[in-house]
Amino acid sequence: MKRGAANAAVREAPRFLNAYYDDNAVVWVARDRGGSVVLKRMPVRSTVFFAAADVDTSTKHMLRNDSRVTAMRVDGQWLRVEFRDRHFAESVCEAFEKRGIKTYEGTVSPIRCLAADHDVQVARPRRAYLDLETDSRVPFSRKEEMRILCWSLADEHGVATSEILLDDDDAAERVLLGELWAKLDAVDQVLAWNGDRFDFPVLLARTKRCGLTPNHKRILWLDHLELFKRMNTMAAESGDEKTSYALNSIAMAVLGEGKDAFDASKTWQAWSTPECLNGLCMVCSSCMRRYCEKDTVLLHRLEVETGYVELLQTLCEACGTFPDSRGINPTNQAENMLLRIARKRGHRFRTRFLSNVAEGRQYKGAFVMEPQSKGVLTNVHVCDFKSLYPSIILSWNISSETRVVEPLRPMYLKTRPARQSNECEAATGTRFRTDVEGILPHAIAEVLRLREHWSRLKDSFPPGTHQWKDADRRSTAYKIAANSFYGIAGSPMSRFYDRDVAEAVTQCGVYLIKQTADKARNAGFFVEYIDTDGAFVMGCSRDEFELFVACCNAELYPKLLVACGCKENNIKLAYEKQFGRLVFVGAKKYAGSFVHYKGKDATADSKPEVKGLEYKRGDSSRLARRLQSEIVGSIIVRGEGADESLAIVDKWRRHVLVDPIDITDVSVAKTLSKPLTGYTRKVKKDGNDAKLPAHVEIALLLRARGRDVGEGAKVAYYCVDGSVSPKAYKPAEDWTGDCDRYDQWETFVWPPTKRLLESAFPEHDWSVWDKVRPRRQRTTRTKSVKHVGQLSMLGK
DNA sequence: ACCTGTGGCTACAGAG
DNA sequence: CTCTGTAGCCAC
Repeated sequence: MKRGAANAAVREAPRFLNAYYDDNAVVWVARDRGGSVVLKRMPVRSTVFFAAADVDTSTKHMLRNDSRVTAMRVDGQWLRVEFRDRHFAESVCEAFEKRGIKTYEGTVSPIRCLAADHDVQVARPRRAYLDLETDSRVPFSRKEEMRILCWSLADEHGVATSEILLDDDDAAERVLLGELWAKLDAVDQVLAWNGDRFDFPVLLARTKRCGLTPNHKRILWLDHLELFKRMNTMAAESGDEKTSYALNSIAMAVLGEGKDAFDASKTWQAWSTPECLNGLCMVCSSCMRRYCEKDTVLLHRLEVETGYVELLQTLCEACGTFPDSRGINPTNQAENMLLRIARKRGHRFRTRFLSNVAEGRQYKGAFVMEPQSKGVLTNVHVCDFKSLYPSIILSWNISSETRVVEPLRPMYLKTRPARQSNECEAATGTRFRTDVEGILPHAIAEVLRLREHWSRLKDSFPPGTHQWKDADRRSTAYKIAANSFYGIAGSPMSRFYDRDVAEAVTQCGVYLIKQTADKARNAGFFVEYIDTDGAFVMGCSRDEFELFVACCNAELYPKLLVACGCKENNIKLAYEKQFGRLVFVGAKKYAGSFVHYKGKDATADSKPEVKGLEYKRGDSSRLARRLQSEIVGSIIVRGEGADESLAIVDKWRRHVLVDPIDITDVSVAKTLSKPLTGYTRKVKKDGNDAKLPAHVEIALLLRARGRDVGEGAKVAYYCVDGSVSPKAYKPAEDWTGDCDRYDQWETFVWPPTKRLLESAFPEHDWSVWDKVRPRRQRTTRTKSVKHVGQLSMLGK
């Protein structure tokens, strides 16, 4: 009976597509069986919880009689009070906290609170991919005046439809946008590349300008680029994929196919050009329209290839977060999930005030050991902890509310009181109760249990099938969620911020990896390198290392954890891989070839593993990446000696200094991490303005030209003269072939590879290639143009 | 209604 | 020339 009731509840758990605020209402969005949109309005209410015992009768009376309080009831140990206004609710919390009365969840947004109360489930939206072409003569800063010339919408099967503006007037644009919104009636989720920063605001601004009033809040606006960045940063193989987030570059890297050769900065001219007959001119209105359609088709194909949108959907379903751009944010996801899990246990979190955010101080993090040896290392074994931080949280029962707050003790008592039998002690000395499961461990256990469920289900399906992929995504989503909990505890922005909790986690990690390294040394092995949860070990066979790992799991960690007072042990070390050859350039920078990886032997075509080297970085020049990757191939993959590297470097030096060269070879791209106005120019001692970083100076130049360079933009530039101080740079778009090739070599291309070679073959002197600029050039102020590689300067 | 964390490396401009 | 602070990116 009971079970049947529970199942019914699960079946009837409300599923919604979205929720938004409208006037004083929360509006829930769903579709009925026929597919029509159903909106359900509820009044906005801000909920605050108090421990019922903390609030005396007269205070209750006062609350009950306040017209701003809409409801009040006792729910178990909690007193639940609902307010009409969220600002008033917050000020009530502040007033209570000031009087020493704790308040709970006072600043949780009403939608999130309702969703947690009713265990709202996230429905699967109807998805579409959008692209707009707008008047190229108008900058984004005047988006209200930016006429939309063309739109395209691709559906979930990648079928695109589009419309184009018929006349250059408001009436025609109104018709154009009316057609788009009519199409969007059937859509719940809209994706666009850079949508948050361009397509979405432009569409809304122009829609308003045209006097149309569609219900845009109903739609889940999801920036495909932001999603891609979040999901792909770790997956990207080389830096090539990270130099530009233009759809063209990403499509080339992921799909091997780019956009049409249409010049998007000339949309206005194209719109006013009658359509060509062959479809090849790329400067007419029909070519623009085709280009626009192709964009949306590419977005769809990108999703087919990566599955990132589906993964987000899965993650959002797991967390109870709606899959729009805000749903990408881990704080959001973890907050939703923790609130729900805590609620089921009757637990409430303390109110978080924005004023507390500033109080966050940095805390001690992971342990990183400098690599111990130079040269090409052979047979290096690597072990790592499985989900180190989640497993620490489980084992030490680390959570804010399980933390033991020590009473103040008199000065003469130097030693701490002994740890109680119901407490365990983290490496920071912080103690946690072990007789009550903490909310954080509980949530992690729950999430890992679900992960295990989907992981097992995945294995029951044939690999590659639809069900297999779905189960795989769900398993991945839960892993992501489990790993985000630690970060949330360490983030002052989050409701669950607890510095002591976060630091206890990292320092237990430090303790465990150091103990592991000690044991390896005692076994007679050599510990080469450590980073956070992994150790690189030499001087043993595969079997010996296997035994060592097993021994750590069977003896070392159980013993250590018992000594700390832990009641359970979730710590597990794994033998991850063995490198045949490995070179360390420094901490977090290495390249190696596998003998085996996770139990599978490497094959002849197994790729090397590269970490942190410039080859992996999006802010290196392509020439630098190419040379470095060739050297990795020689030293690591083929196991060649210094002579082969010598020949390769010589070849590349000539190439960099002499051969025809392209802008994509030499430019360097960096992200504006804040709005342009956020960079402050200092004044030098001589009274002149100091230079900002090169990419910021270039961005300012571009903005003066009317370009849109906002926060998050990648700015590509190259050096035209590295012999002066400060160096002279130009935007990549101004390319005339006039890059300073000596600087390109001396600054960007050679040093990264030199560091690699010095590490691999330290007995060699690699400095002979350091200086390639002719002497005369270094000393004279006026630049001579009569040297190799700078000939293009003559044209100017 | 936005922004998971710390540790480490590198380039650069400016100051001495 | 060396040293210091800023900024960006990457490993975990």
